[in-house]
Amino acid sequence: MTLHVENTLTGEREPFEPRDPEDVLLYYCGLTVSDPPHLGHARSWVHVDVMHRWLEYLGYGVRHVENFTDVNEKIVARIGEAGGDEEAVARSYLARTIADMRSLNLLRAEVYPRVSEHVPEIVELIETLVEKGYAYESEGSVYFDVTSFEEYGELSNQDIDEMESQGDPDERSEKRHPADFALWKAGGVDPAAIEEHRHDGAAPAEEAAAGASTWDSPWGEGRPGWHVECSAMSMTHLADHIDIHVGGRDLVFPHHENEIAQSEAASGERFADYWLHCELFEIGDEKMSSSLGNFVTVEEAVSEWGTNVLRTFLTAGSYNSEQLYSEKTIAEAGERWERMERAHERAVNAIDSPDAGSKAEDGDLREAVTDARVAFERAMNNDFNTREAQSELLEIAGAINHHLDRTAPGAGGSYDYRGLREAVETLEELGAVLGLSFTGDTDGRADLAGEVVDLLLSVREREREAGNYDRADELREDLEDLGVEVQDTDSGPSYRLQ
RNA sequence: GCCAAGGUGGCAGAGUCCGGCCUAACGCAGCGGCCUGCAGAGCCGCCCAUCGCCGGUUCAAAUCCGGCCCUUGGCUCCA
Repeated sequence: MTLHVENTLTGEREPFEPRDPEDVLLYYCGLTVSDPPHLGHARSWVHVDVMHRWLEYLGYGVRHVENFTDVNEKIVARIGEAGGDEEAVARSYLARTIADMRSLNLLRAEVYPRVSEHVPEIVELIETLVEKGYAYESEGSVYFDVTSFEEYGELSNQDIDEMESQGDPDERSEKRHPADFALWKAGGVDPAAIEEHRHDGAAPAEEAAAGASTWDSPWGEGRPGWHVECSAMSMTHLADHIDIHVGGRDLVFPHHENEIAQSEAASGERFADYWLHCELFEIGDEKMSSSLGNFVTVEEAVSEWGTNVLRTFLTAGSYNSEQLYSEKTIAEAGERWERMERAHERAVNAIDSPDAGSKAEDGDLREAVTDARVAFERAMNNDFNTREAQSELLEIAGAINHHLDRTAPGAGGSYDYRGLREAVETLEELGAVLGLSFTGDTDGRADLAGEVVDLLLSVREREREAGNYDRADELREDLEDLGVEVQDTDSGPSYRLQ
């Protein structure tokens, strides 16, 4: 069973055949650092991260590059709010973005290139396009001539004559064809262009525009267009021809279409073999997006739900299906995560119990674990079906619980320690593919706080033995208020930190 | 208008590529029972789906083909 992916370019699910298995080249269109990242960004990040992890699970070597757009009118519009010029604003949001990414337990990409550091490469790419006749200069700006590139529209199946024109009205008069797009924009930033993105409290548009960065170029002073950056950075850090290009569904047209045009026109090679697109969050009846302002920031979400719950939630649908965001759907993900986590903890406790070492075997348990791994692999190979993969983790949890309940100690049964160990290891290993961590933040036993909780529990046990249930319940409730969830089990009380 | 993706139980969400182990997964919610001093967690069982509509192909269709209705996204900054 090999990995199959849904390729936007062909519209079909195809077997994944990288050019070099040791060196799978993966580029992800990152975000513009002009706002705090929101859950929608997190959803894409997490799915790309899972793709990366799954490719490694399959034995591929992965080179993962993800850019940041730090030159953009929206950033300029924040001047006065988060910094004195474009560079400072971008730096401050960038720092925040990196921190958010860390909090989501994402594997690090090989490099996170920024536009501001790649202007020479961008200029060079544009020069090549001009030389080859795919681009033309007009009033100090440079535009890509879409009619010169035969395959234009192949990704999104658009016909350039049917399209509405791109760019603002001033720009249109400089262009030969309304669908031509800017590679280089003459001069600085037009105050009018940032007005629509301005927040209250930001510097006045005129003043902000003065803080925009500009660079010298063969066509005079100006700024790079939006689409070229990804071509230039992907080609610089990976290769002219890469394996996988991932991005949000909303970028298919025009951004990815334009990337293909620029890159392939310049290099004469196929730019990317597999185009994968992450679908968006639906909130109420519309998509979640920076521009609509209907988002939850990553920072808020992580602090409210925690990384594991969030990742369980974000992988609760396929990357290429829309997903509903609501308090309820996220709470359900929380229930699923807790079910996995509790089963994991129960199993670990059983393995560590004093009478460990019996030779008992539970065929059902062992079979359930092996079956789950097979099904998990099948699900992931089927275009990264994370929801189905997740359900296999829950199957393991169910098998653990079933086994533990059937073979309660003292009731004549004995645990299948080896089977349990396998269940635990499988849960941890496959969970890691989804970026879930069972061994992180719930174990408070080793430190002083843990010892104090143990002490309180033993006090409560004495009260229970003496029949003082009121006092025992009071202790349990007080602990609960502190976030310590107490559970009485056959083998004594146990607790979890919430 | 043009392009794309969808419409599956109370919710959420797989399955559709390659028709039959789908009388439709996993989870949540609901209902019984077990366990428990109680609670929680857990276990066992149950309830809820003629898979948008109509027609076709087939021994067999949620899955393939045709038509229709509806929703969302893109065509302007957006993961």
